[in-house]
Amino acid sequence: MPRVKLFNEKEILEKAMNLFWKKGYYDTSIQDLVDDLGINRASLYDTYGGKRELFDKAFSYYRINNTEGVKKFLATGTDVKAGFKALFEMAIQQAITDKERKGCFVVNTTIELLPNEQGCVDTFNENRKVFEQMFYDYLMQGVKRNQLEPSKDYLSIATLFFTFYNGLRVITKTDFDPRDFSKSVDALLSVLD
Amino acid sequence: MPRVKLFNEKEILEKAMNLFWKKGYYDTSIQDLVDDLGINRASLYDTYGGKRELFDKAFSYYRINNTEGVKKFLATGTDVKAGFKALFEMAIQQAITDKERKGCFVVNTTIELLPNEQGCVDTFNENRKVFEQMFYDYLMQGVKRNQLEPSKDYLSIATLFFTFYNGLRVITKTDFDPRDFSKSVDALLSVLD
DNA sequence: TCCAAAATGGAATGAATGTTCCGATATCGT
DNA sequence: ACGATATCGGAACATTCATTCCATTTTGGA
Repeated sequence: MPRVKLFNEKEILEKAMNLFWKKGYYDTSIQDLVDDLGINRASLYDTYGGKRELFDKAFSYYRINNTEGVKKFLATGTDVKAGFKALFEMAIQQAITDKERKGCFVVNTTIELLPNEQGCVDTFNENRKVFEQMFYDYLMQGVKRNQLEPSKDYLSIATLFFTFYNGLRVITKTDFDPRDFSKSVDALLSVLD
Repeated sequence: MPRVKLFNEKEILEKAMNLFWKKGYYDTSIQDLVDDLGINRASLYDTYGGKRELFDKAFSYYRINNTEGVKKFLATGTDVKAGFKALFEMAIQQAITDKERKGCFVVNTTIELLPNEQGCVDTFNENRKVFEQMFYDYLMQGVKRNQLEPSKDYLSIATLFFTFYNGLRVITKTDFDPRDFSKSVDALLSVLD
């Protein structure tokens, strides 16, 4: 049997994810990756295929974690409105905590690769669908529990929340006052009253 | 006296704007620009300075037009709620009309250049400030005209609307059903009721 | 008409890009 | 202990990148 890999494949993938997340696809060079990941050029190509393949793997890895994270987050709360409040506050808090202000990898990639790379448009459509469905399901739980009045158009509210969420991820890359956005979240959540 | 320029400087700047807008900064090469603008390499450097300088000029040009466009748009309407409805609908309609799905140049650039190019963060902050102020002024007009109730936190609503606007500009780069977003706009505007 | 000056076309530059290749090294099962 | 084999380090590759340079062309005023 041959020599064993000297690095943890998933650990390095996570590093690659963070670098692509921070710098984007085009502005990240193989040299940047070699320097940052601490593995050899050849190992990178042997293990992950190439720049684009590595990016795709890193992006998938992010999407899975991100989706699961939000899903679990919504599953914990009991009050639906408080749940959304917490979700949006988390996004704000994340932006402050992350010194690199990377934002959301999905949003970043949507902007960077579309419209020129139509090959990945399906991924983004699916991502949106999954999130809107999560939001909708969560809202309907609120209706079932009599926390929300049943007569509203919750599909549209799910779309609204997801759109707002995306906007948050853009603006929190700039300098911003978290209190302003906390209050705008409150204003948004008043659609549930 | 020397030979006169054979091209219209502003006309070419507009072409450069559209290319950078579509492809972003990093993925647009000087070669792409030379091919697309139809002018000589040397003329490009003589007239605009270089890639980054040309980008900055193109970006400024966009920002001026964009800001003025929205300002004029809001100035035309009489009913405030209808004005915002029309503004958001315009963004949706623009996304459908634009076969290239370029989105918003400011949003695209925010995502692409931050956080790595902190030198331009001031521009984005100012852009947000200008837009939120426009939205706020417009909302206050509605209060003055008794179209909106005076007790709401309209600063936060201005932030909310701008955030949603940014989100729209992200999501409309993917495939989307305009009717879904029209309805989500309606849901959003219910915060004014 | 002729000259100074700006614009032009295209070659040239050097650095950076993604990718491949190869000799050396290290490891596991026998 | 040994050999098969995957990893590793680093050179090598062709291509593309932004930028510069220069000889040529074109122009307006003297």
